[in-house]
Amino acid sequence: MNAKVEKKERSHESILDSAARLVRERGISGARVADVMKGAGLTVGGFYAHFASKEELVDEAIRRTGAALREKLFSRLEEKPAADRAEVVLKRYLSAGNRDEQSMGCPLPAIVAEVGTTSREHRDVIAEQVAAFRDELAQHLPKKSQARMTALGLVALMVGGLSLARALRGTDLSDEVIKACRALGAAATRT
Amino acid sequence: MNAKVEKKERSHESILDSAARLVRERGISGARVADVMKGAGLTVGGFYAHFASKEELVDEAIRRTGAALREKLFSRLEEKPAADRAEVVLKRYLSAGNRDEQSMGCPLPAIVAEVGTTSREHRDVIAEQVAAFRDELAQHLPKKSQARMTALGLVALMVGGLSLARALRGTDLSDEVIKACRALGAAATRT
DNA sequence: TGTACATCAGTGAACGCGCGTTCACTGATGTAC
DNA sequence: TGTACATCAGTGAACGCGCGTTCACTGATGTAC
Repeated sequence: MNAKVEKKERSHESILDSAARLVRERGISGARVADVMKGAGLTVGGFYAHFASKEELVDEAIRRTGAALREKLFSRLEEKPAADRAEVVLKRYLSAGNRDEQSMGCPLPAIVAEVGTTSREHRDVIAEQVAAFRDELAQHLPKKSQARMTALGLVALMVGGLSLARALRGTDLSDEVIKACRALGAAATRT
Repeated sequence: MNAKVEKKERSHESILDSAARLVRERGISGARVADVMKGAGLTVGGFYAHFASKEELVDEAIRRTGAALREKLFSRLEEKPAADRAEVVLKRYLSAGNRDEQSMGCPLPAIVAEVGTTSREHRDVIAEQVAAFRDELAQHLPKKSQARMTALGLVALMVGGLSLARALRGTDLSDEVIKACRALGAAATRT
């Protein structure tokens, strides 16, 4: 059974990768099962041999995406002075790249609205991801009693800034939003 | 023709009111034409006598909602000391009420994601609304060259905070997000 | 004033399309003996 | 080693449902004379 099992595992990974890409590009409802399978080089009918439902797929894809993104955002920080690290993360997140390469960037802007309105199922995965982001960021803020609170505010600022920058892509306001959020956030990392 | 015309105008208003409510509650794609008409006490078939398309309806509904919301957010500010006014707006926006009474609150969290991904048509209306919000808020910040930039950052913070608070409604994190964004924003209104 | 006709807001069913999910089937891989 | 059978990942068509939009029709309101 070995070759068969390995092949299935490879398919499973491809489906998750494809889903992670599409959820970020088009949101939850925009990531159609048929398109996800097509992106994985498969056809729609095989999907339910891998996941019990679209909901399960999306939860798993969000978890993976979040972890991978944090790894990138917080990488090589030891090269920077400790006092600058939070700001470095902020600038990495609030960047034209994260705005434009939507399929490689943060999934939160694409999904929080849906979770706030119609897809309540995914709430707890979002909570996990936000909390993990906050905690990792808090470690790079001045050690104070409210470091985690400041970090949570920064997460909201980043998600809000990126959401607006993406919605306004192509207008002057889009770049201005990124700049404004960087400035506002940078001040908060130092107090 | 008077009674007839008046009746039609009343229906038109009802449809817009209903749409404004539903778009905020369920987002653009969640605000079904049939439901909008039902909310206005009418049936779906009559819709196209009032609007050329769902897109036109949504644009118009967003415009109205934004204007009405700003009026509420910036009302009676003359009762407060000038230095506190921006913070008052921040607290009015980042509140449990605006989070929970979604159908009466700010539409941006419910729609920016869709506009960033699948409903690009509405981009310019969003830009209008964001710019208007920024400009009105900037008037209540310390007069400095970057007052408008700070105001834009605060708008992103508010939208991000409300988006997350709504997505996480029912978890402890939801209240914490509101608190954290208020604190982060308040600091920025004074510098 | 009354009567015949015109208008048009609103109805309700239908159309075409796209979605998540199901299912009978295929064919390559693995197992039993 | 070879042969007959079992398994199961993946296919492709179909199902049921919901959506935006269209359209023939209704009936209350308005106009002409």
